[in-house]
Amino acid sequence: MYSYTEENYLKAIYKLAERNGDNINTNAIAEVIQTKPASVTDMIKKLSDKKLLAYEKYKGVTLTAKGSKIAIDVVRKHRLWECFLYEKLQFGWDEVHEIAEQLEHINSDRLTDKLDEFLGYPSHDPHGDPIPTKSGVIKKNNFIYLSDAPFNEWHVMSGVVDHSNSFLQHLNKIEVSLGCILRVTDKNEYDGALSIETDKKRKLHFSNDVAKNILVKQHK
Amino acid sequence: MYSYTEENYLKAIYKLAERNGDNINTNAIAEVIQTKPASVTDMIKKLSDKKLLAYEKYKGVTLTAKGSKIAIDVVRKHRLWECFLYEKLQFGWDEVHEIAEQLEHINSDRLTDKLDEFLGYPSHDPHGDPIPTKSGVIKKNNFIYLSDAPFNEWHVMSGVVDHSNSFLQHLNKIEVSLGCILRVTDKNEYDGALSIETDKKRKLHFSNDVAKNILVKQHK
DNA sequence: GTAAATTTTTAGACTAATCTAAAATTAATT
DNA sequence: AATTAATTTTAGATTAGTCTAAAAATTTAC
Repeated sequence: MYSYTEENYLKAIYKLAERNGDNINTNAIAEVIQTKPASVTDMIKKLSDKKLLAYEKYKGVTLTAKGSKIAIDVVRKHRLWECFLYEKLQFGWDEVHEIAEQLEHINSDRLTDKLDEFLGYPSHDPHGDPIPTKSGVIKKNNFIYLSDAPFNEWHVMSGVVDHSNSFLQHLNKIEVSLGCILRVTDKNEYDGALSIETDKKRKLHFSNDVAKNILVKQHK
Repeated sequence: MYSYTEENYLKAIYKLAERNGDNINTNAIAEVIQTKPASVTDMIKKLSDKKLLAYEKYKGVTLTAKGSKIAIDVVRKHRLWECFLYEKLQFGWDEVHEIAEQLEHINSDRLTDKLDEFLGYPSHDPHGDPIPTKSGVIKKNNFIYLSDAPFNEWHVMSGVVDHSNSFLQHLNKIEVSLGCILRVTDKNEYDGALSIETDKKRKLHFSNDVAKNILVKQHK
C-alpha cells in the first residue's frame, strides 16, 4: 500500500502531466503540493525506487503505468466522493473538494465499487470532471469554452476550468450551475464580455474572465 | 487538530476506561493499539502535555473531559460510518468495522452532521452499539445477555459482545441478526447450551459461549 | 520484609516526511 | 562564450511515531 503522502505526489504529478505533458519539473510539483523543492526531490527518489515514476536527475519526472494507475484511482475516489457529498449529503459544489481530499485516501476497493454502484455509476463529478472507470479509463470531455461558443446556439453548462471556491461561489450567486441551458447572444468586442440568455429567458452578462472558465456542450 | 495516531490512542483509552474504570495501564493500551509499551509511554507524555489525559508515572492514565470528548467524537464517527456502510452500501456487519476504522478519522464536523441526518439520526450501529450524540451523550444500552434471559419470554436480538469477524460470520451462517425475535425454551444444565425458538418457529441450539455474546432486550 | 516477577520508563536508534542552506547543474543573457 | 539567473540536488537537521535493550519502580510471593 502507498502512504497518504505518496498518493498525493502521484496525483499531483498526474494532474500536471495531464496539462503539460511528460517530464514534470520539481518546482511545479512543489508548488502543487505546497512544499519545498528539496522535499520533492526526496520523494521523487522514493517513488522512482518503487518504479512509480521515471526520473533522470535535473530532467523532470514521468509517471510509469503503475504510478499512473494509482494516481487515476485516487482521482476516481476523489470524484466519486464529491458526487456522494453533492448528491446525497447536499453539500454545495464549492464545499466538496476539501472533504474529498481526505476521503480519496480511504483504502478499500470494495468500498469504492459499492459507492460507485450506490451513486448509479456517475460519469462526471459536480464540477463536470470525468470519473475514471474501475479499470482506469477516462472518457475525455469534448466540452468547449463558453467564450468560444457560437452565437445563438443553445448549450448546456457542463463544467468549470477554475475550481476555486471564489469562482464557484460567484456562479452560485448568479445562479448558474451545471445543466443550465444558455446561449450567447452578443459579444463586446472591446473586453470580450458576453451577453447570455438562458432557456428561462434570464439575461446575464459574463466577463471574458468568467466565460473562459465555463465549459459547455451543444444542447441537443 | 489531532493526528490519526493521537485519535486512536484516545479512542483506545476511552474504550478501556469504559470497561475497567480509570487509571488505565500502559500494557493494556499497548495491547489494544498493537504496539510496544515504550511507545505508549511516549504517546502518553505527549497527550498529557496537551491536557488530553491525566498521567502520573507508573500509575496509569485517565482521560480529561477534553480527551474524552475527542474520543467520543471518533466513536461517533466510527459508528455513523458503520451505519452508512451497512444501510446504504449493503456491507455485511462483519465487513464494516475495518473500513470505519479509516473513515472515523475524516475531519469535518459538517460532514459528520450531514451524514447523521442522511442516515436518519440512527441510535445504534449495526452491532447494536449506541451512537453518541453530537454533544457527546451516550445512551447506555440496558440489554441483557441471552444466556441470562428468562425462559419462554420473547426477546429482540439487540447487540453483540464479541465483535470479531468469526463470531459475526457464525451468526450470519445460522441466520441470526439484530432484530431477530426469539426466546429461550430450555437450558442444558451441564454445559449451559440453550434451546432457542424464533418467532418464525425456527429451532436453534446455542452454546453458552455463543449465548453470552448475544445481547437482547424484552420484546414488547 | 526481602527476593523475584512484572510493569513501566528511559535512553538511544530508526523511518517517513519535512526543512534550511549550500553546492551542483541547467538555462538565459549579454 | 562567459557570466548571471534559475532550477535542482545534496547535506545535515527536525518532528512524529516507532523500536530494542536496559534501568527503575511497583507488585507479588514467600
